[in-house]
Amino acid sequence: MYSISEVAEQLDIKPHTLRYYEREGIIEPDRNKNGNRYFTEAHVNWLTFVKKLRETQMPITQIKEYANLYLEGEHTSLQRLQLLEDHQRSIQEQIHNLKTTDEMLERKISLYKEHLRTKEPN
Amino acid sequence: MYSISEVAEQLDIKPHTLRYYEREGIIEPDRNKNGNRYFTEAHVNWLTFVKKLRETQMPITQIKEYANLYLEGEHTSLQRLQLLEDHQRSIQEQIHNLKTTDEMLERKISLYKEHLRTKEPN
DNA sequence: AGTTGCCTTAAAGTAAACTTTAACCTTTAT
DNA sequence: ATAAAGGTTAAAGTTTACTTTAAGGCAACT
Repeated sequence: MYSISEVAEQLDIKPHTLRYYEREGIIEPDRNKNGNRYFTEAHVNWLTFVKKLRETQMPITQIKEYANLYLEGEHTSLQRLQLLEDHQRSIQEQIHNLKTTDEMLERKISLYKEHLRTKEPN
Repeated sequence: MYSISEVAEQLDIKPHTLRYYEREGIIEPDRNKNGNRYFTEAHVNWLTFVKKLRETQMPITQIKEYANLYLEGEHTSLQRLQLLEDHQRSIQEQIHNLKTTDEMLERKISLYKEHLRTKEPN
């Protein structure tokens, strides 16, 4: 069981952001008698996954959708699978796009280097 | 020479966005006698490049920096090269990050599929 | 008892990159 | 000459994902 600040430090997410995620319905931590949030290992695993999804541009709304499906139980696994597959496709598009621009930059950089080699140096 | 709406259509960027880019100092189109913007082939090439940079997450401020260096002339080519190299590094990091998550998703997707195969179908 | 530190909530603020609105002017077609 | 199409500007609004502020509660050390 981890306190909000422990989880925040572990995952490098601010406590406020974790509360925001709760408001958004992305996570529902347990509470102790004082009303303080407590996170289990499972919560931390889920948040780690969420972080990965965010880092790869999945919008909060979609993450929430996935979370809701999970809470609805077993019978939503097909929909969850489809959500993940959609996101995987988005990731692969992103990779493709980045690679294309990487190549373009590579060419442009070569030209700059060539130019700097042949011009009189400063 | 293209009007703002022609360029907008060609590049799939709204006219307003082009004006916004101008305010930000990213582009300086020519003007005709009526004050209307006119874009040359060179302008379009530059905007195409800008679009690629934006699509790969280069912030407007950095693009502006590159544009300013270009306008300052020849003697800034080393700095421009460095800007491009920095961005290339950022792109490669993004690719790496995306690939990692892609693999994680691949594993998770397999588990879901396995699960759906073995459970009684709906 | 007081202060420090961490917690709570609700609500307002921020940053980036546009996007929309409002008010107006020109040119072209009818 | 009048309306439609498309241009102009400045300024306000939007979206997403937080982040900060305000106002306060609780517990533990000194």
